[in-house]
Amino acid sequence: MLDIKFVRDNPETIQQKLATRGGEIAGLDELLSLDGQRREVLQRLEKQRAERNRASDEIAAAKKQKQDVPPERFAGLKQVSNDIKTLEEELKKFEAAQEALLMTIPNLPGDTTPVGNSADDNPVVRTWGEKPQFAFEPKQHFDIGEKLDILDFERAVKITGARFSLYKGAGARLERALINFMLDLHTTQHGYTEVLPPLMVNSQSMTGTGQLPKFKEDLFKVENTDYYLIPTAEVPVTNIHAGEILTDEELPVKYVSYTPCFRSEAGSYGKDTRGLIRQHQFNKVELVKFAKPETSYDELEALLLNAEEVLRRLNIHYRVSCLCTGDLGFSSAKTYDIEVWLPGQNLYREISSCSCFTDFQARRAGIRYRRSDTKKVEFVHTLNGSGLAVGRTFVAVVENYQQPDGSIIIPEVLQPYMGGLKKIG
RNA sequence: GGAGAGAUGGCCGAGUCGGUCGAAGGCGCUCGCCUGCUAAGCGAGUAUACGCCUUUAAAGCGUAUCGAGGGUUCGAAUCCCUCUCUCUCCGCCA
Repeated sequence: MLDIKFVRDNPETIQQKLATRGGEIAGLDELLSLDGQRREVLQRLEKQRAERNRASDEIAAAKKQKQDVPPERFAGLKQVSNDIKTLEEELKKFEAAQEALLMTIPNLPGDTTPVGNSADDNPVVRTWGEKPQFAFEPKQHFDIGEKLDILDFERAVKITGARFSLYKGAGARLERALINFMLDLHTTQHGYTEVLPPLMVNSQSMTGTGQLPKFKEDLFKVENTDYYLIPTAEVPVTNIHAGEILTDEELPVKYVSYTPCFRSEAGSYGKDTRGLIRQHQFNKVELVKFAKPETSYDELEALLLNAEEVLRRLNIHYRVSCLCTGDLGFSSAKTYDIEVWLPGQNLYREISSCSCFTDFQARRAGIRYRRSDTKKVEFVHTLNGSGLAVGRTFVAVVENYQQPDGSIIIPEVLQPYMGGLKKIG
């Protein structure tokens, strides 16, 4: 959510910045007009309230001295009270309308975010490693996995439906090994605190991080409750500090969290129908940071490197691109995508998305901190990134480490997590 | 699921028959004083948001907030209703 005061004072800056995101930037004029009307009503209301408070104090003082209050005094105040009630209702309408509109306006792109129209304009900022050479035609992960009987998609469909998967044997263990490897790396080497949050959250938390109200159709809702299945650990973990005032000594706060994630994938019918790439349920290790505004973009660079380290240690080739303004997510000011090389698909696929949300989520969720120098309370900046999407990492390991005989070599760093196993198949 | 108790400031905790209650008291914290040092002691301060004023900020003025929403009343932390959450006991359960 943008700061209404900033919008009020800098309408042309907002207009310009939002325009770089492309598409419609509806409602800015309406927003300003609502804001004006709201403040006008508010002033009238507060004047009446002040009047009532003054009179109330007089009456109290008189009663204390056992003096009588003339009845006509009350009659006039009754009218003031009625006016207050009317004005309160009016104010509430304007506030609700303004809030609703403000909730649908995306974050402003950061100053260093490249300007562009679509994913085609995303610059690649670096590449790590090299594409592995195969003396044979590399297969896709689902073919390898089914042949080795470590993935069973048919039975997953029977149990639940499309876009679910069943890992078996060494496959299940490999997924678990990846989770543990990532958690251990980020907690022991990168200073993150591990958290294991609820997998269902209420609508307030969903609103805090920006999934609601605009992206309801992407979520699974639990029937007859106010609860939603989380689409990413970002939601519960960012909301850990919702409504709190932190101290600046404790910043940056860094959490790492493994959770399953649930996404309806509405609108992606027919895309990635085979394999683990696009699932309704998938595992992810998520990195979340709360930072001071002046360090947040540096913290983004650090977080990105923390995520990259997973692939470096697995020795898998990848590249990093920076999302341009036209491709940027709703809540984000700046986002890097890590794209891993999948030889079976002969493509780079997104395996992590690392974003700085500036104060956009913090304002919605009410996450603040007190500066020790000025004693002032300010909104923190929130950041997060996958570190990494586990299912897609599984795909990357399987496709990059596949052998001519259909077996898979287990990357060295994972072997301790696999009970010393060096190869599947 | 059944029965009961409760929700007040960073924390603990008081609020009498509704009336200067943003809220006593304590702890914590900050600043100052005092003291060889430390501790103790003494003094002062210590919420957030919004609006107005203002070039900005500060100051100032005003308004709101005692779980949430609604009601009664000139006036509600205090009375009434609804909801949410927490705790205790019983049942069930991993």
